[in-house]
Amino acid sequence: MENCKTLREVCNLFEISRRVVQGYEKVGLVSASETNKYGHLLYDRETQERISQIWVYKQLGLKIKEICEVIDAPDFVRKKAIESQIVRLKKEQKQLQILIEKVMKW
Amino acid sequence: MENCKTLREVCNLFEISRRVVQGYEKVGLVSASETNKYGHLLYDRETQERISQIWVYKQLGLKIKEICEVIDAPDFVRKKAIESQIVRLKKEQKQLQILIEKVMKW
DNA sequence: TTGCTCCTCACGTCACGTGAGGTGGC
DNA sequence: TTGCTCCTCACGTCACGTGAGGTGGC
Repeated sequence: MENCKTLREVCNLFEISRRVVQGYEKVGLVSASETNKYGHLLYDRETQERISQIWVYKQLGLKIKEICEVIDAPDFVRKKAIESQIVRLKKEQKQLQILIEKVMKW
Repeated sequence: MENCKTLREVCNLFEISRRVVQGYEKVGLVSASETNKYGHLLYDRETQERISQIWVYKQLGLKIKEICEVIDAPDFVRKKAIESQIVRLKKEQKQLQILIEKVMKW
């Protein structure tokens, strides 16, 4: 209870928009742990941690559906997903680098 | 005429989808130079070149609207747009690298 | 009552993906 | 007629963005 934050506070903390969290809620990735007497959504420490983790996955380029599939999976599954995603990112970076070099010659 | 290609041929050449080119046409970025006797869309060399250029801009992360604004602008404007985009990309890469390193410690 | 913050819809956006339904030469 | 390719819509998708309309304490 003491560690609970409102939606706004969570958004400020992680620098994400209200709508992003709302999106997570819609697909069932997270849900407010409770509401205060004014009906404001509250998120406990655990949920805050979960939100920031989902956000990191998203930044790595995983799709919401993919995150749904791995977020509650065993550790080794999550690690595997992250590793293969990083491999994909590296490939993309290489492609992009090639393109940049090409464009530089224009 | 001799150098003209059909939509399918252009798509195969640049490895893009039919819908991508259609999207470019919708916003007026390109248009088929003519159609053959069967009504099939044809693109001449110049248009093919334009399509591949738009695609490169897109790969660099420019939005369709932004491409519309610079594609027919003078050389120095286009170069500036590309350079500032590359700067943006570098920043994103750094951010991503930081995130990857963070995730690696999990 | 005014001002402020928060809530829950729900349409809008972006760049296509993915058929549907129709045409035309072989 | 069958099979194939091409065409033009047009709804679907993804992950939010951006209000609209309403609530509640001060």
